[in-house]
Amino acid sequence: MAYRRSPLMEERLANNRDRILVATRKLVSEGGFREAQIAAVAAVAGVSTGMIYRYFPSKAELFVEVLGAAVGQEIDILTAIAMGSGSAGERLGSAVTCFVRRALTGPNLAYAFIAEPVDPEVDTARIRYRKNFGDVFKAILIDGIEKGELPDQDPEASAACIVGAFTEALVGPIGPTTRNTR
Amino acid sequence: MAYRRSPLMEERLANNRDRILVATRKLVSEGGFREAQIAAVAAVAGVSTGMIYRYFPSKAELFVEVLGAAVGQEIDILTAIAMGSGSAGERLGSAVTCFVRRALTGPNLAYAFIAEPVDPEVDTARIRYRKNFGDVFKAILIDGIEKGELPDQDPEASAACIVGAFTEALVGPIGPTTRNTR
DNA sequence: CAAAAAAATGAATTCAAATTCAAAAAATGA
DNA sequence: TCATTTTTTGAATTTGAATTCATTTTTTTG
Repeated sequence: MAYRRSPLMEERLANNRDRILVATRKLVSEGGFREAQIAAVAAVAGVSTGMIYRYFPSKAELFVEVLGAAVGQEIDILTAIAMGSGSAGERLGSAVTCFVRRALTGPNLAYAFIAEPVDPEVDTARIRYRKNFGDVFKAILIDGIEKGELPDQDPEASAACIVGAFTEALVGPIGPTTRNTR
Repeated sequence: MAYRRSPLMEERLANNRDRILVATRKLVSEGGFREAQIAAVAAVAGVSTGMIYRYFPSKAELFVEVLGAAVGQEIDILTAIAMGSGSAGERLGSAVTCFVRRALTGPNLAYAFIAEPVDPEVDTARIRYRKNFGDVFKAILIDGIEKGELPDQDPEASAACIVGAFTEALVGPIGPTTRNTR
């Protein structure tokens, strides 16, 4: 017995993992998934390419985790608004405004979220995440319908429409033509 | 002088080109751009891979042409509705209904149109085409605003929202999870 | 039919990235 | 400090598909 992982080492490992995630997020936010190649991620994170596979089984899973974390953060913010006070209409407005404002500030999440990822695995995750956004709006809609504030409607479809609407309206300002497409 | 392209040959060449386009459209409609690999397109079209490069400089340009043709067809249909009779509201409704119905019938265009193509070149084209759809709606909106049928608004943004809304609502029914993702 | 030109073929090449892995460096505890 | 184990490295390998091109087939016309 001549080696046992020390707390110090433990921390370094966690740090590495985190650096990789941060580097990936940075690259994705700057140039989309396309630019976040393993070699590039490694360079930005200041580790070797091999390192990345110590922490993530594949590039796809790394992407899914990055996307999930970013989405989770936004969902939290929107959920707070959804559960806040005000009429359903007001909350819908606040949520959309908030999302759009954040997307325009740092187009990182927004673009990754809107664009189809290059990988089927990420693809599936992305649609799931879009649906999560829809669920926040759906909750507000259901609430509004119950209270008679909003006309009766299919909340699932309406939620999808809301997400699609601001998403599309954002493509102009944040989409690929606006940025360096290689 | 021992060879000059005969009308028969001329026709055969045009046929080849067309077969390649049709094969590509078929593959894209079945499995997205991902499945439309040169080898697959060649197989379906019944030609060799080399043939394809006789007619198209690159895969990207082939894709752009296929997408453009499909979009053009839809745009024509929508434009007819937009310029037809009825109130702005009615025409908006008809156009959306028509698009969605067609998308659900043959998810080919719809999916290719919604999903981000794998290639920057196609990417740019796709955003342009989305904008073309938006322009049809924009025309109806402007008309409606002028006639006082619709409240004053930014027709550009509203058009984008309309396209985004039904696009997103369609992702559920026609998106990647619903189909064979490899 | 034969020679010349064009068209078509598909195996070989190229290319761009992801992934692996043998070797080197660092950490641990006696 | 040293032997052992883990971590890290990054060059080499693998992979998967686009693209090319020497060769074969087809067409055309004298």
